[in-house]
Amino acid sequence: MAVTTRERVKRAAVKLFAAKGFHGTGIRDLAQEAKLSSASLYHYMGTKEELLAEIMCDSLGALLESAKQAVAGVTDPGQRLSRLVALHVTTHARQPKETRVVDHEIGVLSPKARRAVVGLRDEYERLWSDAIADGVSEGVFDTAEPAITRIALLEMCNGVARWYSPKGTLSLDALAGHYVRLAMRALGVGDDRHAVS
Amino acid sequence: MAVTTRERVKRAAVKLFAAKGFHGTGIRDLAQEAKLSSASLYHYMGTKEELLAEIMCDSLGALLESAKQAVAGVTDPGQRLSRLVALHVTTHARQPKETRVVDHEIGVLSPKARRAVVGLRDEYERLWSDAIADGVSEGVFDTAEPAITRIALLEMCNGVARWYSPKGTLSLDALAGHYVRLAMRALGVGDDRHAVS
DNA sequence: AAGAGACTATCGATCGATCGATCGCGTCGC
DNA sequence: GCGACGCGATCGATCGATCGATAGTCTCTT
Repeated sequence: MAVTTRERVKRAAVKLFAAKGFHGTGIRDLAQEAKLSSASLYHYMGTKEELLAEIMCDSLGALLESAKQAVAGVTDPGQRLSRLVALHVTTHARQPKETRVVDHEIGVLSPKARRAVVGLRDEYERLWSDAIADGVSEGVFDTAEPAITRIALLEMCNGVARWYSPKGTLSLDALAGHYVRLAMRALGVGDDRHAVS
Repeated sequence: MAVTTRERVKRAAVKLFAAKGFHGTGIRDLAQEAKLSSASLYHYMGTKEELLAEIMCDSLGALLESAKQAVAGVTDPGQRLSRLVALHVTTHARQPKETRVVDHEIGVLSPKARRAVVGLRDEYERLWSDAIADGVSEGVFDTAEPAITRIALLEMCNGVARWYSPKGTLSLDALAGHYVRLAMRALGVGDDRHAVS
């Protein structure tokens, strides 16, 4: 038994929240998926909403940490944004359920929990903003509306979680590479010198 | 009284489904928003799910018709896709609630209703596919993966519904123009000659 | 003109089902 | 015997949906 019961509960929640939504998932569904009674469930979680908040913070926090590592010490803005795009795409392709829950159920949270999640998301998006702003001021990127371009690119990459299947013909690396190319082009960078290295 | 009661019910549903989700919205919430008792509600709708399906078909059907008109007789693929992007963006900015419901609650529908909605969506996306395929075969567009590029662009444009506010400084036309430019660049088209005319 | 019948719109009351959450009790290992 | 772990039973609340009743309006009949 490599997984703790608590982990089993979280995975069950991620699966069901992603498939049926938070309000569409009952405590009893959760219990069945986690192979527990609905009463035992409460030994491993607070309320249903607290469980949702934990899942969101876990997922977003992990993405944020990975992103910080990916850009740490990288000075070239093009390279920095390329890494952010590649990481974002591969993460969304590998963990579509987690990211769907994060993107989809923020409105369910109480104001307090929402602030925590939104704070993490803002910190993550700041990495994108900085890379884009640096690229613009260095003359590498060309965009009239950096803020809108950032959101557009983020949304573009978010979509991966809604359709990507590992059974397709495209490898994760090829997928990420394609999105990096799309993003760089959108920022006015030519088709050379933006491979992730 | 310019609006029928039935229209009032639909608008209430769009507002609440977009804000709290289908499962997060109760019949009594709906009744209150529509200024009716929950019993009277059922004189203007079938089940709650049928109401959702109607809203989705209405919204998607209108978008599909507008899109068909926008590209009718337009032969240049770049121009065709530009018009599709502009229409998509302005529609999502003008009717964020409707599009949020469509994008967000498809999984709630029964298989039969879902087929109808997905059919409309596929027909709409076909317009994009055709424009992109034509552009590639004519050498106007440059993309290694047309299908992925199409999805990426669609998701990018969908995002508008999640953040655009008419109170911002950007006009609808400027917004649409920016997205058209992003899309054209992503397809390898230079910054000239892709204004919507 | 008067009334019968049909139809529309609206409601309070209520149905059985399910919701999230809790209680008390058993069963282990330490 | 004391926590951690587990479950059946059950709590009050709310869910989606339906019932029968009450007006109001229109049409048809006499």
